[in-house]
Amino acid sequence: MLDIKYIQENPEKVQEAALAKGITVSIGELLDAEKEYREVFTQVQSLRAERNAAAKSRDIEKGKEIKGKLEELEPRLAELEEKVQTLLWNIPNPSKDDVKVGKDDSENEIIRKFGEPTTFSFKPRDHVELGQMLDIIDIERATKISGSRFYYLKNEGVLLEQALLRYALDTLLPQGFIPILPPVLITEDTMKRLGYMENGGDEDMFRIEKDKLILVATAEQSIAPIHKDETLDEDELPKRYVGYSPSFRREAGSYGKDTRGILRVHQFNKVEMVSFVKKGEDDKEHEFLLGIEEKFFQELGIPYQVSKMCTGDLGFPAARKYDIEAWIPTQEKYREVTSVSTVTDFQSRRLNTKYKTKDGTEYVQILNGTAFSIGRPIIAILENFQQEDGTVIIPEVLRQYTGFDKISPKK
RNA sequence: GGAGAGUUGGCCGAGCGGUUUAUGGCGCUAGUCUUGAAAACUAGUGGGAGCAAUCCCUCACAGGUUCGAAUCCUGUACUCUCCGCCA
Repeated sequence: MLDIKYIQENPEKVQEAALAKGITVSIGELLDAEKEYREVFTQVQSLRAERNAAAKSRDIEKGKEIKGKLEELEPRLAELEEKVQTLLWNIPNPSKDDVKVGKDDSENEIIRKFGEPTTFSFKPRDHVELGQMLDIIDIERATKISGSRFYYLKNEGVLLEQALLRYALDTLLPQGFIPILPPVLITEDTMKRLGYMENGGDEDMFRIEKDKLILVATAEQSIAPIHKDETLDEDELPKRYVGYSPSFRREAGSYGKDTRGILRVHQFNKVEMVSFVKKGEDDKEHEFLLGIEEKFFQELGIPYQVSKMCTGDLGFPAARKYDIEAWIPTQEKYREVTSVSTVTDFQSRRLNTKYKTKDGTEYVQILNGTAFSIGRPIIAILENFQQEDGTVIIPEVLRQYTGFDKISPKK
């Protein structure tokens, strides 16, 4: 949600920013409705003052007369209020000035690369084949139980996932991140406040119809709203959380894409970072979180590139977003493994999360970024560190957590 | 899932149709006093509009009854207690 005052002062800017994201909004309609709302509000307010005075002096006749007038105006006021809010909530967060205007992911910019694509003296196997040989990934049986795009992770695969989790926590906790295991079911209201229901966003969510709950697509969705309706102390900020949770995605509209393997699945575990910072500090925090993500992949020794999303690929609430894309040898491509966004104060306005300042209160700025969305780093590790016989070497930084330095084929 | 009891300002807690403009206390903030602090005393302490006087909204949320609702009615959410089920 944007500040209505900002929209009144910069209508063209807001309109253009929405268009850059490929979203049509009706600023004119919003401003007209808001103006009429204020007019009706003034009338209603003075009628209420008269009514209160009449009630006080027990002037029953006058009271009845005013009541009739109010009964006409009040529904109109409620209608206008709802209209203003709906229009307001359908305006996406404008991107930051440094974000390139573009239509879709084909116009994203590659801003950095680390390492060189891995080369092999043999024909590398993909993660599906490796997963089977090592007996750590079982897609076939999962399909039998849950349908397509599910998998079992087994044996050393489980330990590898836990190792990534511990490695992330051991890096982040000393930096003050608060570890948290969040609920994975959230209310529709919460999801709406996060800005994921607008613009057809709810198509990608699993819903529990009977109980009107939604399965989170990322831990961000239950961590970012943790301070809903709260006013934090200025010196609590920056406040950083690192959460670990399953993430559920319907992947609607991705039929035929990435059907092989576990790159795109309906459920995966993810270690996620969420930061709450003071106004004006989100740019710095954005670079900080990206730096952490890069350090992880550098220490793992996985070649990657950093991609900066153009406006068309940003999504509704984000103002800027960077993805890290890891090299996947058998696809001969870089594929997304992390994503870090600033949503500025867009969500905190909807969530009513503020902090105290000397002069009053301000909305906090919220950022979220992936530490590890576990399936994908495992793919990257398996494929990049495989040997000719199918053995996979475990990156050095993870060995103290896995307790083994390689995974060998079972037969 | 069944039965019952609740939800009032940062917190505790009155109020049960019209002197409630939400009693009182605690906490917090400022002032007085003090060398400083404590104590005591005084004032302020939900949101919005306005330079201001002032006005409107606000007693979980949403409707309704009434000239008038924190107070009566209906629905929803949440909390607690007991029973059932259960990792």
